[in-house]
Parts: sequence; C-alpha cells; structure tokens
Amino acid sequence: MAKRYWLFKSEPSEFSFEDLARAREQTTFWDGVRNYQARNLLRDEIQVGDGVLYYHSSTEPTAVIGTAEVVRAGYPDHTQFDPKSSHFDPGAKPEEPRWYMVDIRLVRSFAQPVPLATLKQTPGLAGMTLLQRGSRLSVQPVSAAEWEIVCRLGG
DNA sequence: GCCAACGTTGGC
DNA sequence: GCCAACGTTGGC
Repeated sequence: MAKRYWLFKSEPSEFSFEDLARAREQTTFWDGVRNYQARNLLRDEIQVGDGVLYYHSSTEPTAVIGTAEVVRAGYPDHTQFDPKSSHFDPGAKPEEPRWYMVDIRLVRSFAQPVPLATLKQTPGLAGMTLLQRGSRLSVQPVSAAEWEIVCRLGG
C-alpha cells in the first residue's frame, strides 16, 4: 500500500516533541486516544512507514513542529487496562480491547515550526482536516499534497 | 478562563 | 431511536 500521511496532536505539557527527541531511540507509543474515529484510524488504517506531522496543541503558538514515522502499526493500548492510569477504561477487557495505539519515531525537527496561523494562510491547505470548523480529531489524515506543503514551510 | 463545537450517556 | 444533559477539546 502507498505511504500515507497523518497529523497527530499532542499537548506539549503531556508529551512534547522534545520529549520524543529525548525518548529511547526517539520512539514512543501513542497512548491515550479515546475517540472512536481516531481509534479506527490507529487500528485499521495507519501503517508502518506512514508519515506523521507532529502538532502541538494548547500551547503558544500551536504549531506543527516536526515529523515522525510510524514504526509499529495498531495494537492494543495497555493503559486502558491500568486502573492507575488516567486513560483507564473500566469497560475495556484484555480479550476485547477497545483502544489502540501505534509507535512512532522522530524523523525531523522543523527548522521553523509552522504555526496554525500560517497553515490557515497558506494556499493549498484550506482542505486540511485540522482547519475545518469544529475539528477536534487528535489523529487525522493528511493528503500527500498537504504533507509536501507543510514540510516545505517547516524548512 | 471563556466558550463553541463536538462526542457520549442515559432516560424515556 | 430521540434528544437533553453533560463532559471534553482546544483555539482564543
């Protein structure tokens, strides 16, 4: 299957791109997604080798700050079974997982982060899921054309 | 901190 | 299956 592209949102206070840079092998599991639409992407669509735009939300400025690649496809998010985790889901059973995650590895830190305001002003990005009214998906698809434009803006 | 937008829950 | 109430997201 052809390589596809995604945008992952993270609040830097939770797990920032710098945290990813410091992580072992600059790799992390993407836990904590608790939205069914995003879950379906993680479980069914996102494949090893796919590209990820790393987006910092709820910070100043919100921005795409770098790229990563998927190094492991969807598998059950273990935090759903952990009563001590803030992502614990009492309705999830190990034999019937409800939530999934993938592993990603850092690829490139942008020379210049691309803030939301820039994305909004850039021709060719008007169709980005991120920019749609009321869009809240924390894992969302990005087209190859959008990927190219954002990466160019990032330097 | 505000609040619009959206997703989920649960009574009926 | 409807929909009001509630909780969450996330830009501002």
